[in-house]
Amino acid sequence: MENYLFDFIEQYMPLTEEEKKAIVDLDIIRSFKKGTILVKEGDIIKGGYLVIKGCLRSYCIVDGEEKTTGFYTETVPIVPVFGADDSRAAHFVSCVEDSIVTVGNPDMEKETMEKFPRFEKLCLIISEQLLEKNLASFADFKNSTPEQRYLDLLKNRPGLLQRVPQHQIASYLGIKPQSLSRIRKRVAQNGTV
Amino acid sequence: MENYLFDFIEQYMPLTEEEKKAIVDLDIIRSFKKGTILVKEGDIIKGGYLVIKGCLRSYCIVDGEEKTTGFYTETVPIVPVFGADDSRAAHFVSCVEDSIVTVGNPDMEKETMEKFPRFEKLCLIISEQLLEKNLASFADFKNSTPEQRYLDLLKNRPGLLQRVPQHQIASYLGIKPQSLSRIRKRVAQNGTV
DNA sequence: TTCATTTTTTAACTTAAGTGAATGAACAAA
DNA sequence: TTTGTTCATTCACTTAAGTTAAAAAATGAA
Repeated sequence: MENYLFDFIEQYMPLTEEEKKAIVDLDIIRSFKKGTILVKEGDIIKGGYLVIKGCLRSYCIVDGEEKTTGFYTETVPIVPVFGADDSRAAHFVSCVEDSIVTVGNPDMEKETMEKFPRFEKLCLIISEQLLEKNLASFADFKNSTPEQRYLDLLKNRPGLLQRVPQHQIASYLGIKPQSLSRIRKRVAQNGTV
Repeated sequence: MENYLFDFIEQYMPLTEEEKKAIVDLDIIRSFKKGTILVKEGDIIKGGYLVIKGCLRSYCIVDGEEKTTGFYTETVPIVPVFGADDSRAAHFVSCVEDSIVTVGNPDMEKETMEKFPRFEKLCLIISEQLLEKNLASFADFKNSTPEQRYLDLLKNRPGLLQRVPQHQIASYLGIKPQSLSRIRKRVAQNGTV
């Protein structure tokens, strides 16, 4: 099971056997049932999550409505926010499906960082990469219509629509469920897809 | 002049005199004329910028049109993307006004990191904080109308509208200049502001 | 299976952004 | 000063999303 985690990390830097062993010893892999809420808004952040199997969703609640801010799956493996030492979560995170994830923990992370200083560099690279990706997504979002956003999602994350309720996709795209339904109809008719 | 930089860094961690001296020795403060293009899309990233005085703007060009992705001023002091070792810029960066900025440099940064390992931690904290902020902005953007975005910008970055051409603000808000003009008229009439 | 709940679709209507075109204002260069 | 350019505003028209409401379909639990 830890192999998923090794593969992920080794995209950025090779791991020594000693490091791998240390990671296994951390015992950070957990299973959660569909619907489990991993993080509540305002919680002290416990570290990052990495999805090994399943799907997590981050969202916030505005005027009683859930606004989905992200979906995290095997192919989009990394997660919400690492967070400074005592920062608080801005979003909820819940399981869209039964999921297996690695779960961070601040003490453990600190300890590991001290033992393997290379991991700090690793976190920096990952964080910068996430930032860069997010800036790019934001720019794309600004400069496209809801329909284009839907088509992009279909292209870039095929399968997500099969796994996630449509109204959650809609709020992720920044539109109402009715509009998404309309868009799907339009797209189907025009054979744009 | 370096004091701006010290103040910025010391928001995150206190600096020793030795570190301060090392920073001064780096000699990384530069002035640029309004209109100067600091980064072109596709350039190898040279490191971060920090605005001491003036205003930078990041943008990309889609179908011949400039799409503004960010404004960086004294109050929003930090910048585009640090970038992995050989990553390339996704955006242009230019000076909206005559500006004084600190300019990174990869060799220098690497050297400084080695001499002062604490700086790696600093970069990690900054990067995570930027990521967090950006995730929050993105979520807000998704869940608000163009008019609300305009009002938010007016509230959160007063003065920006006086410093930057309106059509650049418009593309930053993800709308056309005509729409921004309409929104301003609407807002002025309804006394929403 | 049945019933209740959630999710998705459809429709009529309202609202606001996009488009294309024209005008006026501000600004810089010759 | 004149000229050309860029920028902001306005208008008429088109397009699509929001809103409200209702119905249909899918899902899950008793």
